[in-house]
Amino acid sequence: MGRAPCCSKVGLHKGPWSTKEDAVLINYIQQHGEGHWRSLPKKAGLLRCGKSCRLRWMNYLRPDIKRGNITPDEEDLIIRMHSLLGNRWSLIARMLPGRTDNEIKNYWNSHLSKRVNNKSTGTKPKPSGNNKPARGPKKRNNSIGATSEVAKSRKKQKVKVGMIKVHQPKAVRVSPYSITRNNSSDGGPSGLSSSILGAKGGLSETMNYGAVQSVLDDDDQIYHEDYYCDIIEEGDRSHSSCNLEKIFEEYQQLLKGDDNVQLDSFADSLLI
DNA sequence: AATCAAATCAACCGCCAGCGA
DNA sequence: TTCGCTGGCGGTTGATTTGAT
Repeated sequence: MGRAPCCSKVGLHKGPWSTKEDAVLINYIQQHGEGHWRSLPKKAGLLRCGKSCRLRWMNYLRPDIKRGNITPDEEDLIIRMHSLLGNRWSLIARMLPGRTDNEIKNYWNSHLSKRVNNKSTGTKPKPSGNNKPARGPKKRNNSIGATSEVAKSRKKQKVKVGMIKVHQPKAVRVSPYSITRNNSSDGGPSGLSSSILGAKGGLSETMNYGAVQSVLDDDDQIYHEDYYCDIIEEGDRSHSSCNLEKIFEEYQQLLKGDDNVQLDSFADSLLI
């Protein structure tokens, strides 16, 4: 028996979201909270797959999404976290409030993977990303299916280059939130919505993400307490009581140093 | 000005773990 | 214990923009 599709795709819109659809989705979530993605499109009157709605909300419409260029600090954190965790974008994204896993993944693939690869091979990195003036926000044509023939023909000629695949062990799912799915009374099963919807959060304030709390230390270093629980539980259940402070201290020290060997061994200790 | 390659990033796809029945 | 549903995740695609020629 094949896997059931996430939703019936017949008659559903695909492709870029229109502003109208965005407005409908935002309006619905503001009223009812996140969650129940499968039934959401029907209830909200959207001709979209639930998954698509979730993705649009998570990656674009959430009020706490931080727009704009990745800062050098964020970039550094991404690189370090990637060296620790590999392609576990959702974990890395949790270290960067306002950034989405998709955004970080894209940024890694388009900027950092090449740069890191060039570093490791000794190739001189091409100027990119923050070395160049940022392209302004791209205006996407929101008309569904607006594919020019020119673009199509270009696509055929396009040869993928420079997409370095990073092979990491398949990410093991972690449970960032100790929640149950029927915990929807305050805004959805993820337990995120009320706090996220209310979050005006910049880095300077404490942001509550349900069970995950992001706080800043004196160095403006962001960390999530629950994140460490995840890693520890995943890597070594004997630590599941979350000796957080000790682990975090150790981690902070490692972050402040540039000793990749140390980082690697630290990563091993977490992941094995 | 036209064309092409490269870069960017929103969106899709399929897999999988967790949960409840 | 099993099974189906659901949400979440990482990989990938493809439309669009930008910069070089």
